[in-house]
Amino acid sequence: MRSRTINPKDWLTALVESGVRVTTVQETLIDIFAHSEYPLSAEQAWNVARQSRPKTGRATVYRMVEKLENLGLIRRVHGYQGCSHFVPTLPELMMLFICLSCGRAEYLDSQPLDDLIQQSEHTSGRHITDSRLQLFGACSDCQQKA
Amino acid sequence: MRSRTINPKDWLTALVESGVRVTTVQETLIDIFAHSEYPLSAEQAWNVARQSRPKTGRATVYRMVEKLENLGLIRRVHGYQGCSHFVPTLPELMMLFICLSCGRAEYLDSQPLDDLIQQSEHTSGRHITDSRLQLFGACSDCQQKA
DNA sequence: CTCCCTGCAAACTGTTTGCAAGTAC
DNA sequence: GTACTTGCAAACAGTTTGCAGGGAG
Repeated sequence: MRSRTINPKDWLTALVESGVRVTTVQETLIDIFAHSEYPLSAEQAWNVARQSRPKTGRATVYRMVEKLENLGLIRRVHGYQGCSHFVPTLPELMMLFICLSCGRAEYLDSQPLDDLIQQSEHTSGRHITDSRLQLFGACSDCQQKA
Repeated sequence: MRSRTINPKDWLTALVESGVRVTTVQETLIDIFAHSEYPLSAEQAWNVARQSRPKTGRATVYRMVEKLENLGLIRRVHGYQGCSHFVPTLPELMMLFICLSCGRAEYLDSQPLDDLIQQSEHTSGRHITDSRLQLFGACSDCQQKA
């Protein structure tokens, strides 16, 4: 596992380049997603946002989440009960581990998986354009406590 | 890829063993899920069910889907837009490929992935209890047409 | 100054729940 | 006959939409 290196400023840059206006809501939300250790739903992000910015509208958060997802800055987490939570996308990684005990998301090196997929493409005639692997279980911390 | 070998009778047996009563709705729904090539949502299954059994209630279908999922007979598919579709579970397989062009689900041998996961457990101290890998792209049929 | 973004409220969709009637056992 | 299942309708939660006012460029 590698450590997360999210730079909120890069996200703002990406937003600007996509042609949207930069506002305080956006900065708030980007900060929230970029710094959360846990996958967040739009609803949860809204609750967090209102702590520092009480008048934040719910719809605004949903709209922003959609925008961030379309730009590929955040990514949907497919958990046991639904898939409305998001984590920041790390450009070079894509394997995700979710601890069922503490809920934290960890990021794993995806290279072995990439190799596996590439191999499968060769033998099957399929063309793979996207993949998502998620692992569930107990992280090393929770594992020790148990 | 291996071919699918779902036996609706096994599902009925599993249901009986779980202590529920066998009714016609159940038989209808099991048939629908066991024979569909495509991932189905509860809503879709309901629509199909009403073709042969018009008075089928929507809630009944949702309840049955939940039951089948809890018994592990069907499994949630985590697609691009939401994860409310289900496919039959094949006992020995778990890798799923969804063709973005025709929507069909194909089942892949998961052994290489199992090995990968086991290796990762050893080196990380994590304990993995469940995994889901889904691949998206074009199946060999759609690939040729393009 | 113009147009995009925001907040609010209402609408909508997919899903769940409560209950009376029906049906398997 | 008893108790689980069903169908219906209402409730519910998460999400989307329409619109008037506000703020960025």
